[in-house]
Amino acid sequence: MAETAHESWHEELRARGYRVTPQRQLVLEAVAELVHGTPEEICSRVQQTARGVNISTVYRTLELLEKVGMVTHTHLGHGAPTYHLATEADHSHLVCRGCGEVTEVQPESVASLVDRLRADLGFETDVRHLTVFGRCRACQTPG
Amino acid sequence: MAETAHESWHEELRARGYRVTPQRQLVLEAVAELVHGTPEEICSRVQQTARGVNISTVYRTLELLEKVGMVTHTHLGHGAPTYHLATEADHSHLVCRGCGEVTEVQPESVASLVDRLRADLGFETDVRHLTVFGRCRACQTPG
DNA sequence: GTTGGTGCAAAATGTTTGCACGGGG
DNA sequence: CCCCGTGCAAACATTTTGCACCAAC
Repeated sequence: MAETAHESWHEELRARGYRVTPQRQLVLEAVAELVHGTPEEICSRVQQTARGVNISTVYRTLELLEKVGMVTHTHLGHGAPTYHLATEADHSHLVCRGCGEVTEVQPESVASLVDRLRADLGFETDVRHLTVFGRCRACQTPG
Repeated sequence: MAETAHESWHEELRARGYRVTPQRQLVLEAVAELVHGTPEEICSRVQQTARGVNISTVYRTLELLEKVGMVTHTHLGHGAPTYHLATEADHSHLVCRGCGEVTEVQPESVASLVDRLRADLGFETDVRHLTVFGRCRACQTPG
């Protein structure tokens, strides 16, 4: 985790006229490590390394990183959204109302929906943002 | 609209040990009339008839009506959820990120997804809560 | 008459904004 | 050295909660 790799995203930001700052690096690392982190959680994570970082900076940074296509978000429940690295493989989410469990499903599971909406309506689905609520097998109300 | 019908839902509530109050009637009527109302909008609507009704009563009432299965909610955007009558026909929603348009789609459009999740995972989808984000035909970025 | 429901105000939660300072380029 | 990005505090938006009073039954 948090390897320097090539830091090619530095150029990505610079090319768009944005600056590379320690806060932005830390937020991006936290998004990667938490996998499904809320802004609050990301902020806490970042503050383990750099205490001074403010929650409003986290919000502004997430907005920026999403704008340049480095992260995405979805809504897994009632409250705060959760953030992903955009480089993670595409997937959608299932959320069980019974036990609260969150399951990642591969694009093939939702491909029929995506195809149908594209064919019928010309609608291009954002599968990364797609969250399906319902009840998992274990939580079916019997009878 | 707001016909008295048989008010059979009165018994529905009573049978569960809840009371029938003017506020609950008004909130239910407002949900029906607004079709996609947020709690705030529902409250405003209710207050056109009865000024004193408080927003917290609206929240508590919506929670109750949802618990007894008379209304459902979904999330059409960033902010507040929107409420429907449960007696309305099942449908899901598409939200276009380009123009913001909200489209209702019939269950058949999402049936393949529902079937797939049930067959593969035993997951029972709540189609009424399902909202798909993406871009409508008119808002595809060309090229 | 009981007890659940309501109005009100305050707190809790989640997010945005204005502003002055400091660091990145 | 310029000006974008940050910290901070306050505003904002949405939802929840504590409590005394009132109304449904």
